[in-house]
Amino acid sequence: MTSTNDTSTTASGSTATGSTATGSTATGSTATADRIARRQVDKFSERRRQLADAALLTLSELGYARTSLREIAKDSGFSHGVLHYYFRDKVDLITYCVRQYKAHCVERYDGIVATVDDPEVLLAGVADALAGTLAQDTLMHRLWYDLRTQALFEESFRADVAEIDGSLERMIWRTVEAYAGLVGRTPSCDPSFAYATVDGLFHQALLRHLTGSSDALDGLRAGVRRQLPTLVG
Amino acid sequence: MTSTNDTSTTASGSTATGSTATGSTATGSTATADRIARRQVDKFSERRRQLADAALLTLSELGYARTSLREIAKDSGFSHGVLHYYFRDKVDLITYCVRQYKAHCVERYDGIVATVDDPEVLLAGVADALAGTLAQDTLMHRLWYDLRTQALFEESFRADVAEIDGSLERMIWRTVEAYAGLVGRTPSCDPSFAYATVDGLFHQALLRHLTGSSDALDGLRAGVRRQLPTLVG
DNA sequence: AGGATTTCTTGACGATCGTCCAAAGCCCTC
DNA sequence: GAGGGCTTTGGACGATCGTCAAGAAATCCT
Repeated sequence: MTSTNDTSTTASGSTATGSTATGSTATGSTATADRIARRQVDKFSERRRQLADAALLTLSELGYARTSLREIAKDSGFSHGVLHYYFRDKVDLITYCVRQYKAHCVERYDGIVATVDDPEVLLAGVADALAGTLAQDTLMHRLWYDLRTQALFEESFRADVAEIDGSLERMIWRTVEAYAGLVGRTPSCDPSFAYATVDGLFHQALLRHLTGSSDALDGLRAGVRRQLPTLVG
Repeated sequence: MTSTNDTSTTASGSTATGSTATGSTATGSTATADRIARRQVDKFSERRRQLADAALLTLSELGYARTSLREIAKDSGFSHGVLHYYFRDKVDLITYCVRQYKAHCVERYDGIVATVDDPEVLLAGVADALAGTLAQDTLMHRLWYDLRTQALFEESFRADVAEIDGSLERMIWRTVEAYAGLVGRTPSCDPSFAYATVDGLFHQALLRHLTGSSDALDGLRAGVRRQLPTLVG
C-alpha cells in the first residue's frame, strides 16, 4: 500500500528529527516532491515516536511479560490497529522503544558529570545524581533491567540492549576518569569493572527503593562514594 | 475432593522430606493412619517437587515471559491438566519453583567457602567457584535474574525472591568475613555493599558469557579478586 | 470543491493462554 | 479380585493474544 512503511525497521541510527532542512534543493519540482516526502516522513516518524512513548509508559508500569499491544494502544489514545500501521510487529515496536529509551537515557545522563574541581564535590554530585534519577525515573529504570534481562532470552533485543549497556558503561567511565584527574591519579581498573560494580549498587538500590526501603537512596549515595575512590590509584 | 490439596500454598517452610520418621507412635491404629497419611503426603510433595523441577528446566530455557503451563507439562512428561492437581494456579507453581531454586542454590553455595588458611588461596577459590557455577549453571542464573526482575512487577514473588536475595547476601558476607579473618582485619563495609558489588560483577559476567564473550569467566575471576580485598580494612 | 492519498477504526481470524471438569486409569487395602 | 480413593488424562471453555484486511475518516493537493 504505502511506501513509507518501508522505513520501519531497517534504519537504526536515523532519527531524522533535528534536520528540518529548510535548505532548498535545485529544481522546483524535485524540491516540492522532497518537501512532501519530508513532511510525510516527519509526520510518520513523529507519530512513531509518540506511540513509542505511550508504549514505554505502559511497559514501565506492567513490565515486558504483561504488556500487550492493545494495552499500549489504549494508553496512547489510539485504536489497537494503528500499531501495525506504524510498526511491523511487536518486536519492531519494542525494539524501537528500546532505542528511544536509550536516547532519553544518554540525554539525561550527559549532564551528570558536573564541571567541578573538587573531587569530593564530584563524588557527592555523582552520588546525588544517581540517587536522583533512581528516585525520579524509578519505573523507567525498572523497565531497563527488565528489557536487559529479556534480551538474554530474546535475541532480537540483544544488539540494542548491548548498545545501551555500552553507553552506560562509557558514562560511568567518564566519571571515573574525571575523578581520577581531580585527585591526580589514573584509573586502575577496566571500564567494565567500574560499570559492573556501580551498576550492582544501582540495581540493588532500585530493588530496595521499589520495595519501600527508605534507606535505599542513602545506601546508594554511600555506596557510590565508597566504591568510586577504589577505582583509581 | 481431596484433603491433600490444602497443603498447596500455605506452608512455606515445610519441606517435610528429611523426616522419614520411623519412630512408632502410641497405638497401632493411629500409627497406621499416620503412616498412610505420611506416605500420601510424601508422594504428593514428591510429585510436586518433580513437577517443579521440570518447570525450572523449562523456565530456565524460555524465561518467565514465554513459559506456559502446557510447555512445562510437556517437558515433565505429564499432561497439562496434572499441574492444577498439584498446584492451585500458575503463581502457586512458580512460587514453589522459586523456593525450590533457593534450596538448590544455598546447597550449592555452602561448599564454596573452603577451609583454607591462606587469604590468596581463599580469593582464588572463591573466584573459581563463582566462575565455575556461572559456567555450569548458566541458564539457572539467567532464570534467577529473570525471576528477581519479575518480582519487581509481580508482588506475589517478592517475599520469596527477597529471601533468596538475603541468603545470597549472607553467603557473600561469610566470604568477606572469612577473608577479613585471614588477613587479620575486619570487614569495612555493609553486607549489602559487598553483595551489591559482587553481584554486579557476577551479573555482568553472566551477560557476557551468554552473549559468547570468551573472557567473561576470566573477567569475573579478576573482578572478584580485585573487589574483595577492598571490602576489609 | 473534489479526487487522491494518508491515517485510523473496527471487526474478524487463528493461535494460545490459564483454568476447570468429567471420566478413565492406577494402586492399595480388605 | 472387587471396591474405593488417589492420579492422571484429555477435551472443553472463555479470555486474550498478535495479526491482518476492509472500509471509514481525515488530510492534502490541484
